This record gives sequence, C-alpha cells and structure tokens, in this order.
Amino acid sequence: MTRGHGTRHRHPPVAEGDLADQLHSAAIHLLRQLRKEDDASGLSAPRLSALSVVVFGGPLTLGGLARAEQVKPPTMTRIVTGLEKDGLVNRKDDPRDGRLTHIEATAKGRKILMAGRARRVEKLASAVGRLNRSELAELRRGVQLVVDVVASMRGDRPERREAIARPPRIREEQK
Amino acid sequence: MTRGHGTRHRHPPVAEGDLADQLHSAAIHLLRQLRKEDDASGLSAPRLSALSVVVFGGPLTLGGLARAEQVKPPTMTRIVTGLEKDGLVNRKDDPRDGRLTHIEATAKGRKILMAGRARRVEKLASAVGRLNRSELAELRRGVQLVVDVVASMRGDRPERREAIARPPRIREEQK
DNA sequence: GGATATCGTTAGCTGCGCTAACGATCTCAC
DNA sequence: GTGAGATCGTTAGCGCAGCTAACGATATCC
Repeated sequence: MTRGHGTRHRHPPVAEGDLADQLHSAAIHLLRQLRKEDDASGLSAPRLSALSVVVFGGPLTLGGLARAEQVKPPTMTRIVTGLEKDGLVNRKDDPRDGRLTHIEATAKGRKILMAGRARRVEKLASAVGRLNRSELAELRRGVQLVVDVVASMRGDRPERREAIARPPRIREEQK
Repeated sequence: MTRGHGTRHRHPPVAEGDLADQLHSAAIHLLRQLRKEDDASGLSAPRLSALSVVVFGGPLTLGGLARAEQVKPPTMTRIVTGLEKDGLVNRKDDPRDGRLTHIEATAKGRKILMAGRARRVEKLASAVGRLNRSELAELRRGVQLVVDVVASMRGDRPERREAIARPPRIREEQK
C-alpha cells in the first residue's frame, strides 16, 4: 500500500463529487443485488455481517460487536437475539463481570455462514468471471481503497492500524 | 500477492470469495457512514437515491422509477409519497394513460439534492483527500468496475455467456 | 361489451436503525 | 460496608424500507 506519499494536490471538487455519488449509488445497488442471494440463506445483510464478525473475530461482547458493526447496542441486541433464535450464535455470561455477555458462533452458525458465502461467491463469480486478470486486480485494489476511505471516515487511522489483525491468511477479518 | 500463479483464466474461488465478502462489507459500512451525512439533510439513502434518479433522469413513471431503483412498486409508492410530502417531487397524471403517474422533481427537490450532495462531497473529500493522485485514479477505476459488476449481476449484460451463466449446482429458492 | 393485462395504491407483515429509560452489575470514594 | 456513579445489556416505542397479496382504475384485445 503506497501511502504516506503526501501529495497535497487539489483535486477538482466536481470530480470527487461524482466519485462520491457513484460510490454511493454503486454501494446501494450492490447491496440490493447481494441481498437477494443472502435471502436464500434466510439471513439478512446485517445478521450475516454480524455473524461473520463473530465467526472470524472470535467471541465478542455484545457491545464490542455493536461497535464493530457501527451500530447501537439495542440494535445489536435484536440482531443477536435473531441469530440466537436460529441457533447460529450463543450468549455466554462472563463469570467475572456479570454485566458482560459474550457472543460466540455455533457450529451451525459457521456452516450457514459458509453456505451463504458460497452462494454469494457463485453469484459474484459469474459477474466477476468476465473480468480479466488485470481487471480483477484493479477491482481488488479499488475495494481496498474503499475500505481505507471508509475507515478514515470513521476516524480510524488507516495507517498502522490494528497490529492484531493483519495476518495474510485467508481470513476475512476485514468485516 | 503470490496467490494463483500459473493459472490464466481460472481465478481461485477463495480469492473471489474474499473479494465478494470485502465488497459486501465495504458497501455496508460505506453506506452507514454516508447515511450520517445524508441524515443531515433529512433524507434517507433510498429517498436520496430515488430523488437523484428523478432529478437527473428526468420525469418518469412510478413503475419506471421502481425498476430503476430495483424495488417493488409498493415500496416506491411509499418513498415517493414521503418525497412528495416534503415537497421534493410532484405526481403528475398522464393525460393519455390514466394508469400512469409521472414523477418529477420540484425546484426544492433539486436544491435539497445538491445540498446533500455537497455535504457528502465535503465528507468524502476529507477521506479521499488522503489519497494521492494515482490512488484516486485507482479508486475511480475500482468504482467503475463495481458498477459494471453490479450491472452484470442485474442481468443487463450484453448477452454473452448467457446459456452457461447458471450452473444449477446450488438451488437458490427465489423468494 | 366482456375478458385480460397493466399500473398504482392499500393493507399487513418482517426487519433494522434510533432514543429514552430501566435493572443489574461493577467500581470507587468515603 | 455502603452509597454514588459508571457501564452493560435489555425493553419499549418510534420511523423507515423491503416484501406479498389483494384491490380499484384504466387500457387493450377479442
């Protein structure tokens, strides 16, 4: 990632505005398409996203999960309740701090997540499949930039963040 | 990136799966961030998106607007009703076909849209501003690819590979 | 004129986002 | 200890968005 180059160049605001609009629109329509596949697994996008964090991020407290998902605790309570009712996650009381509730994925939760993931892969594969190798790399690069941009909007420091979560494994920790 | 050496046209499914998940996740979090700015204008993302189509796409029927937004007519009815109540769009009966309702933007609608757009520009500018010139170009390219991918997922593709587009391995029960 | 199709609306359901308020629990000062 | 305050998760209640089903109004076709 070539960052820290520091070229303080004024880009035409109109260009950035167009980019913002296109990004906004693309995100909306992308989610609408992906949701169709997500529905096939009976999981909505927020639930799937939360489950993904739990599966790959290990057990978390409900508050931590809410923070990770950029959502308020009451919202996460309901999402977790829905996931728990479907037997995809478990609530576990903390033995030391009675206020805390840890959320962990069940085997079924992991299985469902993988199945939904496979469905999206299949859907996206037919769309991404027409991209050639270099386009695929460009898309990957673009997604990474979007992730960085979103992170910087959130106030995170995109550079040097999370010394914990960057093993170049096949993990999808990027939530 | 040392993955997938030697293969020419076959992309490793795991790589595409990661890309799919990252794209999915990035879209979710991007919208969550942008919505904060959109809220400042009192317009939700779906309303803003619909208004944008009306403003830039000229007057269209409610059904056409629903199709453009990939949404069912009842949903669009409510969105338009909300926009109309705020004085941002007008319903206009078709003089020739009594069934049709044309949706057109009001001056206020255009003004509000531009204001919200400016707000997002400002927000995104500070995030995009950290990117240097080449990164900006890469992001732009990535967004374009996302738009293409979404378009091909929607089915408006140039009828290539249509017969083999769906390997019936996993049955996706359409709801 | 009558059957059929299309368009937009209404009714009713589920789910997600929020704030406000509350009980339970932990922490800390005293 | 004990009471004050902070923290955590939940509940209650609001609004919005997505859907299906069903319905009236209109257009079209025979």
